[in-house]
Amino acid sequence: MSSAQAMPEPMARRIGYRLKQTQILLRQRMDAALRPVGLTTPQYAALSAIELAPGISNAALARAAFVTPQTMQGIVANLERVGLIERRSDPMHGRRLQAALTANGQAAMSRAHRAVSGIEAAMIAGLSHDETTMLAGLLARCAESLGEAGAA
Amino acid sequence: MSSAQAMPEPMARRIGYRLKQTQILLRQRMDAALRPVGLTTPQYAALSAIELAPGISNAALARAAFVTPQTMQGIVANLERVGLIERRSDPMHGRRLQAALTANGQAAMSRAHRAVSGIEAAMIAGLSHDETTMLAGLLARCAESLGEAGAA
DNA sequence: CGGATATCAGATAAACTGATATGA
DNA sequence: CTCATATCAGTTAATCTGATATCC
Repeated sequence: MSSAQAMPEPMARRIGYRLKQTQILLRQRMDAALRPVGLTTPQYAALSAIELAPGISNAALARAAFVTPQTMQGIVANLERVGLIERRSDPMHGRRLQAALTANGQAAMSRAHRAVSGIEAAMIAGLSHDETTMLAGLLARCAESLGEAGAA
Repeated sequence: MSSAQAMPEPMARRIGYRLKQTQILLRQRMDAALRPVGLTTPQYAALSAIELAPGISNAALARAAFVTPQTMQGIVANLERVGLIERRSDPMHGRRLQAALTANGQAAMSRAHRAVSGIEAAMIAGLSHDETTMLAGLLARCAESLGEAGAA
C-alpha cells in the first residue's frame, strides 16, 4: 500500500495513464504465467490468432496485432525457429505463406491456455457482467476514435 | 483480401484484446506526435512525472511506471545523456538521486505537451463526461484486481 | 504499372534477471 | 543485519524505418 504513492495526483486521473497501468499489469501477469511454457504475451497473441484462423498470412497477422509486417515477421520467425508453427506456400498465391500450428505448437497452446486462463477473469472479477460489457464497449469506442484519426 | 480476416471473432470480444488494441493505438499516436520533439511515450511519461514531482528518485519513478528500477534507470540515463534532466544527490540521503528537468527539458516538455494535447482528447471525444469517468473507474478497478493478485 | 506480400538489413528503446555496492 | 537505493553487466523480444524482390 505505501508504495502506491509514487504517482502525482493529476496524472493518476488521466485515461491514458489508467490504460497504460492496466495493460502493463495484465502484460506482466501474462508474461509470468506464460514463462514456464516458453512464450511471451505477443507470441501467445500471434499463436492464438493462428489457432483461430489457420492459414493466415503474416501480413494479416500484423494487421490483427496493429504492428508492421516486419515486426510480426520477427515474432513469426521466432515461433517458426522453435518449431511451434510452420508455413507453407499458398497454392493459390505464390507470395503468401500460410501459417499453422505444429503438433508442438498445439501442445504448447494447450498449456498456455491453461496458464493464462484465470488472469483475465481475475482482472474483471470485481466487475459485474454489465460493467464488463460496458468496459469492452467504451474501449472499442476509444480505439475507433484513435483509429479514425490515425488511419489517414 | 478474401482471407484478410484481420481478427477472428472470439478474440475481438475479449477485454484483454480491447485493452491492448486501445493502448497500442494510443501509444502509436503519441509516439508519432512526440517524434518531432525527439521523445518516446515512455520518456514523455517519465518526464511528466519528474515535472510534477521534482526531486523524485529513480526508484519512485520506476514504481510509478510499474517497471523495474533497472528499466527506469535505462530511460532516465537516456534522458540525462541528452541533457533533458539532471540529477543531484539528496542532501538528506546519500544514496538517492533527485531528478529534475533542465532548461532544455522544460522547453522540450512545452513542445511535447502541445504535441500530445488533443490525442487523449480525440480518444475520448465520443464519450460523455459520465462515460469517461466510468471508464477511468473501471480501468482502475481492473488494475487493482491485477495488482493484488500479482503483488506477492 | 500499382498494390500486396515477404523478407533482409540495421537501429534502438524498452524490458527483464542477476550481481554488486552503498547508505539509512 | 536488513532494507532501499543506485547501477553495472548481459540478454532478449519487440518495435521501427528503409530497401528489395516477388507475385497478382
